[in-house]
Parts: sequence; C-alpha cells; structure tokens
Amino acid sequence: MVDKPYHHGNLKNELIESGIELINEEGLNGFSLRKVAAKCGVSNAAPYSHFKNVNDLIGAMGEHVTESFMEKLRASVSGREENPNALLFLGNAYIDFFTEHPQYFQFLFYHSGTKINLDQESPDDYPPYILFRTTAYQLFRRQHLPENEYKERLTALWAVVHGIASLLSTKGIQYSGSWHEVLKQITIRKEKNK
Amino acid sequence: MVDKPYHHGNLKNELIESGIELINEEGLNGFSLRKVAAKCGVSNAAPYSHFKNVNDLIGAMGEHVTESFMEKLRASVSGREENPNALLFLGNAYIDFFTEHPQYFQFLFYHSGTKINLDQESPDDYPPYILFRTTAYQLFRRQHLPENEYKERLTALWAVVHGIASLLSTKGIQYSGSWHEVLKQITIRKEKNK
DNA sequence: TCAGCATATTGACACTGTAAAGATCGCGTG
DNA sequence: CACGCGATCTTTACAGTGTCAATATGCTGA
Repeated sequence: MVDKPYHHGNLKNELIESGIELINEEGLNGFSLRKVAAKCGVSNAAPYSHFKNVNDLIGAMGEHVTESFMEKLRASVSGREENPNALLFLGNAYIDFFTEHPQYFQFLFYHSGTKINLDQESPDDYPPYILFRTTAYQLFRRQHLPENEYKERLTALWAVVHGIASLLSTKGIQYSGSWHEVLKQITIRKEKNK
Repeated sequence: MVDKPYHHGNLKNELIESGIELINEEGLNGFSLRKVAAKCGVSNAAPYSHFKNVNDLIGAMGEHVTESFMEKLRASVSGREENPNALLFLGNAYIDFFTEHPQYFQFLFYHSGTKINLDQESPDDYPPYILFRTTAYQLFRRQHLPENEYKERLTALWAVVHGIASLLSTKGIQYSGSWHEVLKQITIRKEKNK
C-alpha cells in the first residue's frame, strides 16, 4: 500500500472534475462540498485552500461545463456557418446538450452567482449567446432581413431554444412530440411574404 | 401578554403562506423548514404533523402559487378569448408574473418533485399549459391553420414564453431590449404566405 | 368522564458550510 | 547546505439543516 502524500498535488482541478461528476450523479440538490472532498480523498476543509466557499467552486465548475458546452455548439456549425440551416444546427446542439445532461440546466443557470448578459455587443456577454448572435447575423444579412429586426428575431430564437432546454430539464416533464420539429417552426421561415 | 395556546389552530395554511413569503424574501436557496416554523412561532418538528417532509411542504406551496399564477393568466384573456391577440395577452401575463416574482421560477420548476406534463389532452397536464392550449387552438381554428400544425406551433409559443421567463428569472441577467416586442415575433404572424 | 386522536414540543442524530489553529512539505534565499 | 516561509492540507469546533422517536397537550365524541 502506497500511503498517500500529505499534499494532493492536483486538488483544484480534481475538485472541479469530481464536482461535475457529482452534479451528474445527484444533481445540484445532492451536491455538497464535503462529498466532493471525500471523492478526492481529502479532508472537509481542504477545498478552502483553493476556493473561497462552495459557490466559488460551483462557479468554477460552471465555467468548465460551459467550455464543453461551447465546444459542442461550435462543432455543430463548424465548416457550415454559411448553411441556411446553421441556426437549426446550433439550436439542436443546445437542446441536445441539456438532454444528455439534464442536471446541468439548474446547475448552470440557477445557483447563486449565475450571471448572464444578453446585451448587444457587451464585452461580458454569455459565450453561447455570442456564438448564436454571430451565426444568426450572418444568416440575416444574406437573407436581406431589415437590420432593425435582427435583435428581436435572434432573441426570439434564443428564448425558444433556452425554453425547450428548460422544459426538458424540468424533472418529470413529459412530451410525446418532437422538439426538433418545434424548433423548425422558429428557425426556418418561408420568406414569401417579404 | 396572552400566552399562546399549545395548539396553533391554523398551522398548515400558515406554513404554506409563510413559506411563500420566505421564498420571496430569500429565494429557494435561503429557504428552510426551521425558518418557516419559526415564522409561525412553532417548534422545529411541528410541520411534520402536516407535511411528510420539506419537499412535501414546498410542493403544497407550489400548488398555491400556481393557483394565483392561473388567476393572473385567466384575467389576462378573460372576456377577450376571441381577440386575435389573445395569445399575446397570455404570454405577457406569463412573463409579467415571473418578472414580478423572480424567485418563483426556480421555486416552481426546479425543486425536487416538480412534474410537468405537456402531453396532448392528458388528464394531469400542467394547468397553465391547458389554458394556453385551449386559447391557442380557438385562434388556430379561426385562422384556418392546418390541424397537424396546431401542436408544434403551440409548443413553440409555450417554449418561447417559458424561455423568456427563465432568462428573466436568472439572477443577474441583463437585457436592454423589450421582451414584449420579442414575444410579438412569435405570437403575431403575417399570414400572407398561406 | 375519559379514552383516543390530532397536534405540538423536546431532544437527539447525521449531515452541512465555514472558520481557526496547527501540521506538512517544497522551494528559494542566505 | 540549512533554514524559514508560504502554499497546501488536517483537525477541531460551531451553528444551522432535515428528520425521527419519545413525550406532552388538549379537543371531541362515546
């Protein structure tokens, strides 16, 4: 038996990773700082050398999850940004992400400290929103949509995608239809009435 | 000083009402069974005579809040169900409700035990959804919308309204635009391309 | 009258976040 | 090389949490 060293060596990162595992296993409600510490084979108070408090850890975990979220979103449109269905791809990826990880929605958006900025061109905008915006605006330009409708149409799209993700991640939801068909209602518009 | 009687007399209702107050004051995170008990001037374990556990109390509180939610929704279309803007009225009321009580969103939709059913004509459908559905279907019929599009269009509407409410109730959200204008993007359709 | 039942209290337990005090160890400076 | 300083981790402690078992209270009907 190798007795473990006094110092862990990589505790900060492992706390983040084990914490995310715990979210997937038990959700935000079942989450606790002490459980994460135990998962890392470390004492109760050890995390306080790396994080101010439990919300600080959850925030760091959130940033990490948001990065993999962004990777999935980027991959969904990578190489086909010009495709007229690009927004549909993005929306599907957004929804799929929270279908695969239902626990992430509450975790990302409803823990104390969550901050989302949807203001136009603000430096600290929410990253997924930025990706949606640039993709959508490219499309709108090619569609010759009047510029004053850009923002509202983008926001409508964002809201419906986020709303579907919210509904899907609500425990116990039942819906027999296809969310992707619903999404098409919004993303694809017949432009006959120009 | 009137010393209070051993038995409270109306504890069950008062627990529900004080609990909802507490949600408004401190949100779902700051909520605790003991705080509610203290608010009612009663001991820690007293609530266990009326509720199985804390989730049971939160569930009862949720039903109570959902009732006032429904009242607001009904009032928004009462007497003008035939109005072509009925869905806009409903959507605005939905969003306004969670703007006025930002703490209610997480409380209603993200505590353990929440159950929402959006299935077609299911007996235990979520009440606000039923109201949306009947209102929307009346409108769709008058618009001669093909029946196979009813459900998807309704769900798109519901998702966008719910999504806006979710975004608004996310702590720290910033958005300088008008959500009601966004909502019009979805609710009002120029039907030239029939 | 008084037994029984619904309602409330008390006390205990395990678990939680957090803080203070001390232990361990690596690293750079003398 | 020695030494000590700072980063990291442990121990201990405390207040707050949900929940349960045991007990107390008082109303209501037989």
